[in-house]
Amino acid sequence: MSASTKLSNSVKALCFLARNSSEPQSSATISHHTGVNASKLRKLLADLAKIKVVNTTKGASGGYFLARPPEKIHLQEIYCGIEDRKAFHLDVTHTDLTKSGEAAAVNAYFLKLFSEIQVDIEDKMRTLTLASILEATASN
Amino acid sequence: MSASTKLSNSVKALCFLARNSSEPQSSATISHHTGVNASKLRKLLADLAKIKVVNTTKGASGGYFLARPPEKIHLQEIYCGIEDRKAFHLDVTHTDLTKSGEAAAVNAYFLKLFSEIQVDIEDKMRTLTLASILEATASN
DNA sequence: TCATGTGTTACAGTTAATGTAACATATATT
DNA sequence: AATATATGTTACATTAACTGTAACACATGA
Repeated sequence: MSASTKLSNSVKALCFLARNSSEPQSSATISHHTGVNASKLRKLLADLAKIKVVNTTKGASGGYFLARPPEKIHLQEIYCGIEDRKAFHLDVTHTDLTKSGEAAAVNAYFLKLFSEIQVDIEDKMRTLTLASILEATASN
Repeated sequence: MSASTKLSNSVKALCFLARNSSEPQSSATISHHTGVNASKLRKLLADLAKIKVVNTTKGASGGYFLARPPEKIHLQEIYCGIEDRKAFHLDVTHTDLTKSGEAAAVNAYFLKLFSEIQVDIEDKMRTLTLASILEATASN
């Protein structure tokens, strides 16, 4: 999954959990309601459990549930929790250093620019909570 | 090529043209100095010729040269010129609309967010000129 | 006329993404 | 204690995307 797909799939699951918080929800149930593959959901939610965004209980009638109210869950921490390799695929060709230093200098320039963009994106995500997403996507 | 790779490769070529502006430079020559494949360079530079960032002359002793001084070439127009499918790979899963409207609402939310991010990125690129990149990557 | 260079297409080889299945581990429930 | 249920993780086959290179028609300066 691309970073953006993982993020939106995670949020779909978290929105479902927020709207069905009376009891733990299994990956099968979440999959049925969101359309996201149950195995992928388990991977995403396992990552989110590590950073205490959700809690899990195993066994019968177990499943996933939010560890905090939606107001205290930020998009940025979701993104950082599920994304290991980091960065929005802003790569630069791996120039062999036998070439002139000009190409290498341009590579360095863009790596710096792209990391600045990355910071900007995360700053923007830090201003968005699960609660605000719930409100923006409310159907009624 | 990913969007970011195309961008950095384009800038490598444009920097070379800016620093060797006495005569048209062939894709073979640019390739030799930048390490970027000549065929890919021709594709990139053909796109940049369409938006009048470079000019080309065919035939013997022909090649590519900047159509404007580096001060008047912006990173944003380079990016828009070479990128057809647009967007930094910020995709959202193509949910089948038979599912509940919640997943679709989250998709719509992220498409909007990602397009906002796209605008932010382009705004940042609009402030950067080829001249500023030449200065930042100068080796002497 | 001919060598040179662009613009474009095609293609094989490689890499990455995708969806699914499988299973060990853990734990409520009966 | 036994069992059904659920997570966490790994593996895999299929598909899609990327990569580098080659090839060639078209154009043009020498």
